[in-house]
Amino acid sequence: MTGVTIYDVAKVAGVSHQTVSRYLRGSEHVRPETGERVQAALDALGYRLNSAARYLRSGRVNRLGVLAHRLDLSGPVRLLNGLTSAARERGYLLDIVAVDGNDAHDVSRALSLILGQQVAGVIAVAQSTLVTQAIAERGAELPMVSDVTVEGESPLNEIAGRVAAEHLTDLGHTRVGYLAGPLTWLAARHRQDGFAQAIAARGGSVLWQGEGDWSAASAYALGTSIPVRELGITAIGAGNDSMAIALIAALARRGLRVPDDVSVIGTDDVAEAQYLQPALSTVSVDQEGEGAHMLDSLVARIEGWPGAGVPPLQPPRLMARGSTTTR
Amino acid sequence: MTGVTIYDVAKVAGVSHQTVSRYLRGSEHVRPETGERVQAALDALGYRLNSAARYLRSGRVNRLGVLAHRLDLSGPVRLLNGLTSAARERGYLLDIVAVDGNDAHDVSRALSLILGQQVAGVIAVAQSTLVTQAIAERGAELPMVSDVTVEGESPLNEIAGRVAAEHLTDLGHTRVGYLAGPLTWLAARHRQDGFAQAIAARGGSVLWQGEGDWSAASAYALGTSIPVRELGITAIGAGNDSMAIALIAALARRGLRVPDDVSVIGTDDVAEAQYLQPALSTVSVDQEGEGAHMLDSLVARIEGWPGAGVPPLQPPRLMARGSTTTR
DNA sequence: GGGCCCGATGTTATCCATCACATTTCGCGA
DNA sequence: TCGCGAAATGTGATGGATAACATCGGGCCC
Repeated sequence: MTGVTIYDVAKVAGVSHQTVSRYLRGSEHVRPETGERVQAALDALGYRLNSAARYLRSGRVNRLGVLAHRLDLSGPVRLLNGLTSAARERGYLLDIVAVDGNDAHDVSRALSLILGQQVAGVIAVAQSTLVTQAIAERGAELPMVSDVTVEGESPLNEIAGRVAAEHLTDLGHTRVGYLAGPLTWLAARHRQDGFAQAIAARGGSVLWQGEGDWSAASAYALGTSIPVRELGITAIGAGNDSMAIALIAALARRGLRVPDDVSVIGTDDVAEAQYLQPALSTVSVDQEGEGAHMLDSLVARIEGWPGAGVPPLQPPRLMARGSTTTR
Repeated sequence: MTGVTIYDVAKVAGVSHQTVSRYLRGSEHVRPETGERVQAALDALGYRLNSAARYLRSGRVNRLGVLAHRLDLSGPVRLLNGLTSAARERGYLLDIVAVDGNDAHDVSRALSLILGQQVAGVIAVAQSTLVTQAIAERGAELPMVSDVTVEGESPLNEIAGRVAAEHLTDLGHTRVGYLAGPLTWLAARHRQDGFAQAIAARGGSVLWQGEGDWSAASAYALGTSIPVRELGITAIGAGNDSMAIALIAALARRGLRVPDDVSVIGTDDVAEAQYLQPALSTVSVDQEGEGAHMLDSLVARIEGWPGAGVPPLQPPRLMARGSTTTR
């Protein structure tokens, strides 16, 4: 509360407050030399816009609400990172609220908290179905986005699953396993579905499936009990890189070498993947880009422009490294 | 803009708008049965508080600005994660703005953006000195925090560096190297200083020092040229785990085995550290706790309570694993 | 030179919740 | 039953910006 208002500025500049307001909004109807005087007064007084007052009258805001779940995971974090950069470029601020995506009541409260804050739209970083549902239910109140589906194509994550699977079949693996993320997450389901479909389409079979919680710890626990030898499994896919890393550790603990005995492929392509031992084969998913895309499409909806101008998403790409090899 | 105001609610409940306002603020001076009628009207109309109007009149906000830099790194992200959880508990929202911490002008603009948004305080997640400086310069305008220093003690990160160093000397290493993060970051400098001081205090010497940018890629590049054999270095510390991981890979590439030829210890204790091969020895740093602590102390300052009630920070703890061994 | 028109600028009302103060209601003792 | 003080409730003004409308001043045309 510096307390400097447009009236103070107006007095110093020798104009009316309305002229100051017009200048601030970049209106055409201000003579250049008048603008200069206003700007000088603005600087001299250290004026700062009171966006609350602006909103109260005009209903315009440059704030977007974000429901964030599990910011301890690389996926949501990378998405968020993409969101913040894109938001900055478009002149928006993000209002972040942490939610427990497994608690419908908490999601609803968080949403209320955001909606009481005058935001122009809402984005869900936590793409668990609970959050998606909550958004869908109250989506009428404000523009909201919760997932990206490239027009007419499969979801990005489905493609990522497929790319991983095809890499394995290309290497000759037909008896495979898959360690998915929590299936309450859209991303986990899509990746799993894409993987399973591609394996089936190429005549292989997914002989084992597990459901982790994205964490390395969960993958390690599950990894110790995968019936690799019993079922003759030669390759395993994982829903994200953290799980792939711990999976490899769990297999190693059991005397199963990667990739000699079992190939393992992750998903995400975290920055460290190529420096691991063995270097982790994985599918890079452009989550920063996805975040930028979500933000752009939301802003497009808010500001009423077509929305086709958003940059194309980088498709999932195979990063073949040391943790996978021919059968 | 649902458009429901307290006047609408008041009409339905058969009271004055002021009574509704009092009820919303939890005032004592409302009879229970009146309160019920108001609540019923609130629900019936789907009223939502207009925080802009509230701010305009009362000057109160429950929003905090956050300057976020490098959200692609685990450190800042974990801090942010701690901030969001703590903020939620205290009833605050975080207004996040991405900044380029290497560009003073950009930091200043971001700060202006935040300050134009009616926030109760500002937190810098990007602890590069540029950001710290910008905050210090304009800190008079609003409560701001940019770093945590435990009263009367060394900074947490200095302790972390010391813990890593002492682990190495305990194992008999006296000729060591250190790969620091970018020294424009307080955290990087503290960790490096703590490490160097502890090594010196125990009669060892830091024969090589490098400065990475926190990224695995930078560490790999530097790792290929460390004169390990020439200088007789037997152990190397790294400013964070990402760099430690890539450092191990770079050494392996040169035929130097970890830990047999060289011990390597990281800092942070990322979730995957224990599942790597070799499992990464590191120093766990409670960055979530640090975030919670920063938020608490800021909120304490804002709300005017003593601030001593904040939970104690978990001190850095040695996680001795497979990447370090006796000389 | 007069009238018209348009761009630049000024004036007043308004957005919605809170503050400060005014008024009514209630409970209880005399 | 009345009066009093405290609690409950109501009334009007206010915060800082924008919207809508009014006015002023020139340039241009005839």
